[in-house]
Amino acid sequence: MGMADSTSLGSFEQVVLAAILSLGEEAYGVTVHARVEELSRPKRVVLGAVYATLDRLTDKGLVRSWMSEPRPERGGRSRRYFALEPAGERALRDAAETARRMCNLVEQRWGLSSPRPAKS
Amino acid sequence: MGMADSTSLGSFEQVVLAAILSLGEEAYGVTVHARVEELSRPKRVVLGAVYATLDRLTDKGLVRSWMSEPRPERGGRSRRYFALEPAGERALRDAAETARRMCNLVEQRWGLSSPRPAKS
DNA sequence: ACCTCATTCCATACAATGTATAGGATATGC
DNA sequence: GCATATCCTATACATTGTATGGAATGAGGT
Repeated sequence: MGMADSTSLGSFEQVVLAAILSLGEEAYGVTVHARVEELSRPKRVVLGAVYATLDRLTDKGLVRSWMSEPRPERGGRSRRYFALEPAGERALRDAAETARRMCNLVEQRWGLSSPRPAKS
Repeated sequence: MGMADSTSLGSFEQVVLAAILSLGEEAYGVTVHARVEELSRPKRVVLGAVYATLDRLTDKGLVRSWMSEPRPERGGRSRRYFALEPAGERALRDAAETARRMCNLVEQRWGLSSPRPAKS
């Protein structure tokens, strides 16, 4: 009897999935990369890292992708768009649940509401 | 030049650090393991995984540890207690920041079961 | 005493993730 | 067409995540 296996996600995968979700119809390599960097700020992220992860998520059936028509702009070639599969939504929801518990705990311990605790 | 390097954490490492933080004086292998499982529910976690991660976090200077006196109970041997180093607090704070951005995004997109009615 | 059991910690090996680097395709504009 | 802009692919390596199997210490029953 199937306990929904809830594929467990690494932290980077979580962020990538969240980026796709938030981008809706505009999720392709470059925009996903940008959104991931926003979320992870001030850490920088390499584009190749995003594509590699996107591929793995596809292999695991958590996202799907399709190629667009070539675009009419300067260097405008085809884009590969991404969207969440149902399994990806479930996995992301679970991960977010754990993440929420974790940062509630952290914020409760430190009053993290203030932007920057002075450093001494 | 001295951009504090903000050692980046894997998702499991984050949870382990959060567990240590929340346990205060009572953070040793077994209790950390239990707290980690609470946070990651319904996923189970193996004790060895926790020790391995604890060791790596120690090597990176994010936590410190010390042995206790042997205890007087049934198989009561020495415990190895853990606590966060300042670098560990910083890393956890950053990670929690990213995690919070991420799950805000997710919860905003889906009206996720609000774990906190919060105020209002 | 001795043997067993409960509690805790340790070592290691392997799989999965995270990151870097290099390259390649397609279109535009000159 | 040749340079240039945009975007995707391949691959290799470092770091994390997880599983497995032990091993040390002390209490308790018999």
